[in-house]
Amino acid sequence: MSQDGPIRVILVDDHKHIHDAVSTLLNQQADIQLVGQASNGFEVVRLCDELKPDVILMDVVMPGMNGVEATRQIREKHPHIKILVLSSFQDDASVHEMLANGANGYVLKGAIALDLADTIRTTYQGKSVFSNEVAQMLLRPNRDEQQQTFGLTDREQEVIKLMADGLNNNEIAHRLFISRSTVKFHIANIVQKMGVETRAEAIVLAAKNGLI
Amino acid sequence: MSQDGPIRVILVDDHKHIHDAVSTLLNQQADIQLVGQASNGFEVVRLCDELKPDVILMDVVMPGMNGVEATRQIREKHPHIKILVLSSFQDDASVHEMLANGANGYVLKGAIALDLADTIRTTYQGKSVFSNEVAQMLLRPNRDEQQQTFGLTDREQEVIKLMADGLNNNEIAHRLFISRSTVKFHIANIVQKMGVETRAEAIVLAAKNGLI
DNA sequence: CGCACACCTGTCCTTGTGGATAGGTGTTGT
DNA sequence: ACAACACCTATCCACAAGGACAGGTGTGCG
Repeated sequence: MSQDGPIRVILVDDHKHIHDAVSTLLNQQADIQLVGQASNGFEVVRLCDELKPDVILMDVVMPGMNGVEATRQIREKHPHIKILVLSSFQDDASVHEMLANGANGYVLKGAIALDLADTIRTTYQGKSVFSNEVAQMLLRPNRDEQQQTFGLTDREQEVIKLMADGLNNNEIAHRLFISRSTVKFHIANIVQKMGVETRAEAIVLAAKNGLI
Repeated sequence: MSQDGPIRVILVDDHKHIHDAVSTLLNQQADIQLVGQASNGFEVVRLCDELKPDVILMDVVMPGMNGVEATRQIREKHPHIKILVLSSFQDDASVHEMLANGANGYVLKGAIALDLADTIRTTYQGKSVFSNEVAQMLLRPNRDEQQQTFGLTDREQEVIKLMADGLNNNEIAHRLFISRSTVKFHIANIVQKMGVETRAEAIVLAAKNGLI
């Protein structure tokens, strides 16, 4: 892992200005060498066999084979190559998909100007680097979904929690000091507001959305 | 975010040899300055007010105030200070706890020798850095819990999934080409195996454990 | 005041569920 | 061959839930 020669890097991106910017940045670094460039997944997979890079800077969205599939194939054939994702924007789906397929880091292009070289070195050393926005996303999986209340009123939320505890209508009624009729009324509203057909579905939806 | 002066760093650790090692490493770096050292949480909280560091290298396990509480307090009073956790070992609980309290990165001490300077620079630039072991842990949250099947047989798992879709016993029976009686039999077994009282509770438990 | 809305209650009737009980068939491993 | 286990089926009955009405009360707002 210690550097004998320079860190060999391949850049994969289908935008010329990214190539120019990265070249300029990395050419100033003695310990990092940009050994190849590709503009889609097919090219980089082929280049890996040929150039044996240490680190790949990979875009996600590209014509032909995209970054996800390219990452998967490279990870399979060359497990030692570090793959650092350069994404144009915060794309929830691609973050998880790229990392699940073996990417070692995920930084937003907006941040690369600052110091891409350090990021490459850190990744090369076996650490994972994420732009803070990306790290936040990883640390709070589905924080948005947890806020889903489906427009349920306070009382309705109390009722669905008791439903989830397995109480039947009578038990809920006693617990809340209301009549069985009222409980049924609330449940009917809950089911309707949640857009489901039965109380069972409402419970599952609520559970999946952290409402319970 | 661009460096006018050097990156000002405080080290917090209760082991002298870590202090020595970090000092040695960082003294070689022109752009990083070790401006203070502390050996517990109380000291670093006080030092932060006084020294206004850019980055804190924080141990987790310390006498007196531990790293978690120190991180929380510093994050609250000085939101701009980056906190990089240096952990002696992979401690599942502390990873999540430290990050939840605002740590910006989490690296294992075994890896710092390689290049702590790059890690500090990368963190300073607003990215999150994690040792790969730690990143793996973040990417697979509660893999164990998802394996919870409560000893349900294949058929029982099919049944509970249909229950969760809101199907009643008759519909489940039709869907699985079995009788209503059999469905009731399976549900009774499911409820019993899951250690709950009602089908509603079984559904919630299943939903919470990713069984559905 | 009048409206909206959360909240509460009742009745009637059909259908579904819970629980107990008592079996049968087919596969797998000792 | 026998046991263990998954899987399937049936019957009986009390009770719960669902759906459709048709209301009443209290609070906040324009």
